[in-house]
Amino acid sequence: MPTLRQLYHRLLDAYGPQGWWPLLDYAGTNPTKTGSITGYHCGLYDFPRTPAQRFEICIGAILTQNTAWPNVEQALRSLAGLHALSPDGIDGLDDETLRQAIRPSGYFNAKTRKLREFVRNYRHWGERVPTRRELLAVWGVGPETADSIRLYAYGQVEMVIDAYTHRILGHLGLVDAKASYDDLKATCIAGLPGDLVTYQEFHALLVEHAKRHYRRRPWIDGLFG
DNA sequence: AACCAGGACGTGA
DNA sequence: TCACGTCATGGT
Repeated sequence: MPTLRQLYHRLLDAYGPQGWWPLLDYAGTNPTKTGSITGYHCGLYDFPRTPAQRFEICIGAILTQNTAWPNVEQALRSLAGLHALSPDGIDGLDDETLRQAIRPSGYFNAKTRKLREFVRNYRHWGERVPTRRELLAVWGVGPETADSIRLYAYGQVEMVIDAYTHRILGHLGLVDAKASYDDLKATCIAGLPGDLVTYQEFHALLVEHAKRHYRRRPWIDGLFG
């Protein structure tokens, strides 16, 4: 059974720096990893560089709830096309327009409300970094979304856990199968260096690894598929 | 053509 | 607490 540190370095060796969070446009920068979007800022950890990028990460974190990223990207591009990838821009859209814009990302009724609720609070926070508690108090923001926003939009050292983390660490025997979100978070914090780069890369690397090898039934597919 | 995706909320044990 | 149903589109 590998340690978390070993797992992290194996993933880093295998896939290289991931440069999360993915943004629609890196105009003026040099993305080194190409994907369905412009690219990832691999090896650069001073993102977001603008308030617009910060807001885009927040919106992406909400839209990607239980949703494949290409779908989210379509919704983000749709919003950008309406000049609505900003608090004022979203407020300027009526519900029906907003709903249609984010339609490709699924759950569009719930997500329309989630975006409205988030924007209101985002305004209220102003320049201040929201606490985890403040984020969790927003309707539609749960543990993973709150931690993603803090880690990637605000550059806070906040461990992010997701379904892939559950699956991979559970499969490796590093956590119990019925471990809670907070259980996993505590385990990961205890087993890894507590710096921003490690936190940002660890989660991104797990997602990359899971996309390649940990679909929902990897061993079933492997044995019987 | 089922099956799944970078969850969160509401409800009833 | 906790297990379970619900929400919805697009890719494979």
